[in-house]
Amino acid sequence: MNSALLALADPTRRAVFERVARSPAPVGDIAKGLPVSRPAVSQHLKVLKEAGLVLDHAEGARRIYRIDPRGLGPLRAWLDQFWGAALDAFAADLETQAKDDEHD
Amino acid sequence: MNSALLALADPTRRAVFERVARSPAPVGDIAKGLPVSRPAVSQHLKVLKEAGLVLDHAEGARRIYRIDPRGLGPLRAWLDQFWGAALDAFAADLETQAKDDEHD
DNA sequence: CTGTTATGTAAGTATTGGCTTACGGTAAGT
DNA sequence: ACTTACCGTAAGCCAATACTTACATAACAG
Repeated sequence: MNSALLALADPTRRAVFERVARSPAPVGDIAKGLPVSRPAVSQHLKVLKEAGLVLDHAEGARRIYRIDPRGLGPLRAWLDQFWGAALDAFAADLETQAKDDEHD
Repeated sequence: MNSALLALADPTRRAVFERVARSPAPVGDIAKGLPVSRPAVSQHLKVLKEAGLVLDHAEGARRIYRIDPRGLGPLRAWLDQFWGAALDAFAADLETQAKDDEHD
């Protein structure tokens, strides 16, 4: 989860992930639509893979990368953990708002 | 959204956020439970604030930080954008699995 | 009014990290 | 076989950044 969050933080790497999420693709095709070199994309894919966000399989000389369905699960769960806290905070805001209104 | 993701990437800063999300607290109290200096926490809080993840208000000489309810919204929305893609990938896995089973 | 508490900011440092070029290795085409 | 295409990795470089100590400011207590 730490690694997933760290992986998605970089804009370029996030662009790589978004591209792969749209549809599986080889490294070269991914690098085509980005303003960085192919090795850079390869390094980003390595990080994404180690974070459990993408999967790869050989297909001839090319390597096809696709999204890893299990990758986003923990991240989403972690986020939802604070969703409740955020709602509580929002409720507290409404409380304060009501109190202030009383003073008018 | 970029800034939010970037802010939550750092482990220490994420710990600060989690602490604040649990319950509002002044800077000193937050720094108490962390292995870094108080100024470091202050800097982390600044980043979190600019990312729209926390709010602060003066309370005497102390500054109380709390979670910003609106902060996690865009992040969650962005994540859900790929939830569908992940499910599609999972369905594709099942397809492949079924095909393989036919060959047995 | 002075000392203490609580915090933000500046300056400086060291580490991390993303990028490029160069290279090596494997698979396909001729 | 030789060449071409596709890819991962190593080395090196430069920018970003997380951390520290030192300093300046505001509020409260005595």
